[in-house]
Amino acid sequence: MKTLGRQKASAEERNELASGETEHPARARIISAAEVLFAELGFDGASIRQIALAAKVPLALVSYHFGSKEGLYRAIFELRAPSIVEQRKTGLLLADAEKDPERRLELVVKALLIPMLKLRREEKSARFGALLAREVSDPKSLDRGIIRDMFDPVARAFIQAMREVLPDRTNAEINWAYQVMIGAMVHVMGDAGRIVRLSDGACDPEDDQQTTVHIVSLLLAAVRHGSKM
Amino acid sequence: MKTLGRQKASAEERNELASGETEHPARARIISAAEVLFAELGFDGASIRQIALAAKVPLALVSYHFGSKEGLYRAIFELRAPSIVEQRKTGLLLADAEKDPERRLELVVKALLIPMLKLRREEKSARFGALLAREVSDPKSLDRGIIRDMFDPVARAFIQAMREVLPDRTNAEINWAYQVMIGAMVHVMGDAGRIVRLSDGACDPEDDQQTTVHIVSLLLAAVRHGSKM
DNA sequence: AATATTTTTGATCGATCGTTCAATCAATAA
DNA sequence: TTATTGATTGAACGATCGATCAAAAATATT
Repeated sequence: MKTLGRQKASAEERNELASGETEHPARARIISAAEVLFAELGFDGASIRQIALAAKVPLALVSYHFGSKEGLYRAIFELRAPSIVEQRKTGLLLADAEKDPERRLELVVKALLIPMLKLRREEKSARFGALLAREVSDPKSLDRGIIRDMFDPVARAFIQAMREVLPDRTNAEINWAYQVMIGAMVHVMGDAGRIVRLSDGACDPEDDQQTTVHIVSLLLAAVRHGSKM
Repeated sequence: MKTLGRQKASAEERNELASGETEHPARARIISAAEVLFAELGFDGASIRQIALAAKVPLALVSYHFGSKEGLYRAIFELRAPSIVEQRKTGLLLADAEKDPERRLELVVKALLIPMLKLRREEKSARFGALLAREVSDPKSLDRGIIRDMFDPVARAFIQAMREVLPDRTNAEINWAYQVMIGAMVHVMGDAGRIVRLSDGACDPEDDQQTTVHIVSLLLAAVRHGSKM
């Protein structure tokens, strides 16, 4: 990192705030606008000028607060990711308390999927799902390391949990099952209209209720009955 | 389309060639270089200058042959997609000939997945899978319409085939099952290292043999046992 | 051989990119 | 009040972008 902007210092000084909600309005507006534009146009496709325009702040203010374009990009994930990770960990704990192996597997799968699938429902971070989907499926994300740093730990926890619930599966089977779940989930989160188009409206990713029911059911069946015969 | 370049005319005149293999070397080198760079950096991330440099042709030659950056992008899909679509259609025909419903469903699933999963094995179009994965998960692809024009027809054929093999499923169930398959497949095709990293080497997407076995098994289980209880 | 056509080349266009800087405004501390 | 710090603003930097042009080279046609 060559330029840190004001992100680190201001983060230390704003720690009196509960969850960064009432933080500096300009900063928040920039992040909010960037979240939408990065999700729709990608990291390279969205320009700082577009973001500044959408946030109604002068161009230079973006570099001032976040140091660089990648600093802004990273700040979005640092704002949104902890909530997702925390919900997943909580879900894993709830699954641990369940003794029946069938129900326990179901709770593990739901703990992985639901915190993400319900993102579309939340007004303020509706596009973070699409942004995260982009980052997961972007080869350049390996350099940035955002996914690795923020999501790999909880991912390994899920894989370990699956190993415990399905002790007769090989390492490869467990991991492939996990990746199938991630792939299906990311596909749904990042979709921008092809699903509803191809299904003639039968599938609507905006309908979290229906989407969650179907996806969980399908992926639970995959994990339960796949790979082992 | 404002600029057509030379793509349309040359395509009409080169129709004496079997499959565009021995076509103009410069044109082919540009497409080949563009395929790699678009896959790694995305449409906006890769520049025409990078592509021309990698193809060892002058910058202006790219615009001459393909008219525009998007023209070049589209030319890649027009070169690679027909082969995939044809293989899928053939696989569907083979499935149609199978009378046992269990085996038939398996053939349908394999017809969808294998033509794509084996892409990594083919030297010349090894990165097309990653490029296609990018296009599928890019919201801007709706404007380009490449997926819609080239892949939607065969996609609908698959959905119809699944409807026939699973007559007791609702429209939504069939379509969600299809999207789960697409999502998992695209995730594997576009992965650039996270799968092997998270699994500590237990999963290797480069190993088509093992990858296909696991993915087909998992997704077949999802389609067979998912959604209906 | 002479002509016409297609392909290649180097140079350059205007536009936009991310970033930087000095000046100004706002808020707080002295 | 004055001094100090942080936040904001407008302007500009060099670099790179996609696209275009006229001239040269290569190829095809007559």
